[in-house]
Amino acid sequence: MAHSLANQIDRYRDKLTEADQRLLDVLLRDPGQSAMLSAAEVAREAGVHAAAAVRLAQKLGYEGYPDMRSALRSEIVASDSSRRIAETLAGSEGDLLASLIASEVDTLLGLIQHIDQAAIEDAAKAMLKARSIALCAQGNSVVLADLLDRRLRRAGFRTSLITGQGRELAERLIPLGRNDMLVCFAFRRLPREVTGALDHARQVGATTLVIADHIARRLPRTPDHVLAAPRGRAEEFLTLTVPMAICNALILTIARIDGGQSVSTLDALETLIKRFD
Amino acid sequence: MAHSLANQIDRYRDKLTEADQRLLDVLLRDPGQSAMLSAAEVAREAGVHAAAAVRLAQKLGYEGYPDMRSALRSEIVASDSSRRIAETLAGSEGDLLASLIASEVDTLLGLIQHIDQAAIEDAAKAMLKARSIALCAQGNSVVLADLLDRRLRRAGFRTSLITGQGRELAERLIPLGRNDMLVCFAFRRLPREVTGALDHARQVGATTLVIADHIARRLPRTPDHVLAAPRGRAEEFLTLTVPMAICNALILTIARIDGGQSVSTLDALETLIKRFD
DNA sequence: CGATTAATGCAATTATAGTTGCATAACAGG
DNA sequence: CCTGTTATGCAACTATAATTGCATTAATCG
Repeated sequence: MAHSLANQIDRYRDKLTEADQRLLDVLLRDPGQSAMLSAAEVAREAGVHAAAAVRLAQKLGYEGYPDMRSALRSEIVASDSSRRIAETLAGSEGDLLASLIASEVDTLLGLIQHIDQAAIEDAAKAMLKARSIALCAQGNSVVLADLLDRRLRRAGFRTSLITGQGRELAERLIPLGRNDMLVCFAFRRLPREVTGALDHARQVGATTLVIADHIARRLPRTPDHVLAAPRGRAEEFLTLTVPMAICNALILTIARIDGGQSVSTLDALETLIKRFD
Repeated sequence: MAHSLANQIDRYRDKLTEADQRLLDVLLRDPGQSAMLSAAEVAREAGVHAAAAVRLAQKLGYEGYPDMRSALRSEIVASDSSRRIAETLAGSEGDLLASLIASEVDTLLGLIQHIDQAAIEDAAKAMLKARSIALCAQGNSVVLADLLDRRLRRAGFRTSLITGQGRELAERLIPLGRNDMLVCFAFRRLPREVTGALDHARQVGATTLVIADHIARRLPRTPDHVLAAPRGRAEEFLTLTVPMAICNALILTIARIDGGQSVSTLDALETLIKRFD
């Protein structure tokens, strides 16, 4: 911290010239933006010559302009949005819950940029049209498939949850036909099971939907519907929050489209449960 | 928007090579950071040659790498976190995804006021002490129990997932003893299975942890550890986002407390998976 | 298998960004 | 009003980044 940009500026404050001030105005007004610009670009915005930017950097103790800029950059990383929320929430270092919440919130807010309601509606309509829905998942994403399976059943859909591998999976895929739908989940890696199932679905003429993270870009052929959004930065602990939100939005959208159809199924379920009690 | 980077990628999706995808993984995983880097730096992170980065930019219709990078930069401005919150909350009329996200974010931020890191740490320590951990869940919360089960196993814990009812459940509870731990999930309703299991655990001297929503107030006797937080307003569609965040925080805290113990178990898992491949 | 094509890395080249010596302009103190 | 000092811009120069031709490798198809 002793060498943060702000500190360096304070040290040399009284030795700063007119040009220096104008440059710092630009740099500090929006560090996020100016950390991306070249010396010449910042200088132009400040209305001074590029040389002034270089001399400012040297005056502040950096080796040159690129050196000062990377100092700026690392400070931006340290105060980027998720961490900023974390600090606001907690104030205390090492509060894992607060950091986790901050990062989840940040990623959830980012979701809106990657998926739009129209795509969800398309997928929902396709599901409503399907005779039955097969859910195919491996590893951790089985959890999600299970969730979607429960919610769909409760809404009156005919579903089957397929989580096996190899022969097991192949056998369960057999019933899939022209009017059915296959929903696949893929996170981080693209399991052979998923690509295989998708190929099969295409062959028999079933509709396909893939729910995924950034791995969706690696899909060999485009499925009929893709709902994909990143789950956070690479270094972070990756959770299922974002894909779960996608599934929930899907359910809500189905409920709205079919206007009460699935709600009345819910009532039927309540009655059924009471009978068993 | 017609020429956003994401759009360009979709247009050329099937023409993307291995190197292209590795580069895009780096670029899209953390655009804020990579928008500051040179072609060579991004290429190094992606493990490809700088030339590949230049060619990708040209393939996507940009004049060259700097051109693509500035496209990336202008998109970053538009997705700054404070702006996103505003947009998400504002334009959510009829947009179910946006409203859902807004409500999830709101509830997640509220979580911090209901649970503090200290309570999570207490629970984590108890789990580390336990000989084995039984996870007891009914209905939808089975999904969560499954998630926690997977993560705990991966961290080297001995767990058992108990989701049955009546006799089935009773039989599975038999092994529970003095040094074991029982984790119960309860949302919205307080199933007889949960109260029964908790009573049994108390009787045999096992430690108990309950993960719940507002229903925690209705617990007949206080378990050793309670991690509870509301999942949103009553009228809303209630999701598992908040309890999932609690589970994830629990896992992260365990990982920190046992300092690498569970990480090395993860390594062992990777080796095991490869052997089966 | 061999032939053909596409993909990739290397290295040379070109373009751009960063730096610095020098001349000029602005200003303060004599 | 002159002189010395400092700040600034210009332009030449150096360093770094971007680009591209070419050779090699990997993959595809007959």
